[in-house]
Amino acid sequence: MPKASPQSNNASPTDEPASQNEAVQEWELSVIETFVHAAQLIGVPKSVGQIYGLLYCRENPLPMDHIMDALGISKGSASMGLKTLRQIGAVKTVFVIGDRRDHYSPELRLRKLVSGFISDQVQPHLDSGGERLKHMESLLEELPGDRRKFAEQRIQSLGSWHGKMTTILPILRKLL
Amino acid sequence: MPKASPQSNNASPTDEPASQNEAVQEWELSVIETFVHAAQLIGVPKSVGQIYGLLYCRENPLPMDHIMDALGISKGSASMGLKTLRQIGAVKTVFVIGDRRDHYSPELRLRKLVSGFISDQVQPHLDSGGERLKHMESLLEELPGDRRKFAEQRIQSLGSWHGKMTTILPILRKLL
DNA sequence: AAAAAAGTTCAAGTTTTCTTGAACTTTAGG
DNA sequence: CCTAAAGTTCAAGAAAACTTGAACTTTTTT
Repeated sequence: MPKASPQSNNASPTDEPASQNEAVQEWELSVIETFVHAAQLIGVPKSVGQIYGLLYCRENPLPMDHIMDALGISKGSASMGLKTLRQIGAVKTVFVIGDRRDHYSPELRLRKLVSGFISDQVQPHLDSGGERLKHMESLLEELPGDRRKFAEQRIQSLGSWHGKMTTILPILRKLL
Repeated sequence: MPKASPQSNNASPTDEPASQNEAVQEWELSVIETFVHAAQLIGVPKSVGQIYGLLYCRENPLPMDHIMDALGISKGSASMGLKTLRQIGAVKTVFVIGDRRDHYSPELRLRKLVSGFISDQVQPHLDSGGERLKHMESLLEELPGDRRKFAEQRIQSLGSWHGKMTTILPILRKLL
């Protein structure tokens, strides 16, 4: 049992509170838990949800070592989690004078979060789907006439789904 | 190597085509692959995507054993995959006269698919999130005054996200 | 009723994904 | 420059998720 996990401990104020004394409060635990659930829903690692959740609860930007200590996660996890969060635009780096460490603050605008997630995780799938559609159409040429009509219908229907998703995403980005 | 998987074989027409001779054609492979990707995006098992993809390509409802043979998956996987698909309303059971087996046909309307997925996989998360929000509000009472104001702000913001998602989902269900 | 077909369930095995820790790179100060 | 702090990377280990296969339940046929 190397370190108490914020998910499982009871947040008593004197629980070996990590190097910088960044004990996690009970309401924060609850927020973090919420983001861990959300992370699982959208298919990103738990640690990413934890990190974002922690930052969301803090008024000031935190450096990576505070995050590691508060959540009891490794340097590697923290680094990769922050990388993911930066990639989707869910955190930004803040420079603090007189401190070499990068500090991180969360993006608080839902629209930005959704937008970043869509560009990074959804759009690529839609694009590769478009490629596959073209490929399918080329394969249709070689089909016997009777089965071909049916296959054409289905692939056309797939195409219309693709189109709908393509129009919906930009709307979603603005709607939130 | 028990059976050739539709994902990895080259679909040559005489590849040990399964008991009922339900060889999977090349365009079908491509469609199935598309649904497997989609499945991964929305966080359901690969086999679920495979099964739906196969049904999507066939004009007539298929019984479970055809599905197993065509995809080279086990009875257990097929049964559980179909269960999931029924649950989200992505397939329906069709009774064929003179055949004891259940046959399955795919739901083809995007709106129904999205709607079923949302009710089954997203709504529960939103609901439990609502619960956690209430819990957080109760925890706030016990906070020292200075930190409390900030915590209240954040939790209120979380609440507004929750509200936005709650209003967006029904819109999405209709928009597609 | 017995037997067989269809379908479900679940423990065990497999595969995939996430986390860790140590080595490595980079940057800042002395 | 040299040293140390900060951060990244990645191979190996741990954990989670999926699949399998066999036992079990239900339903139908003889």
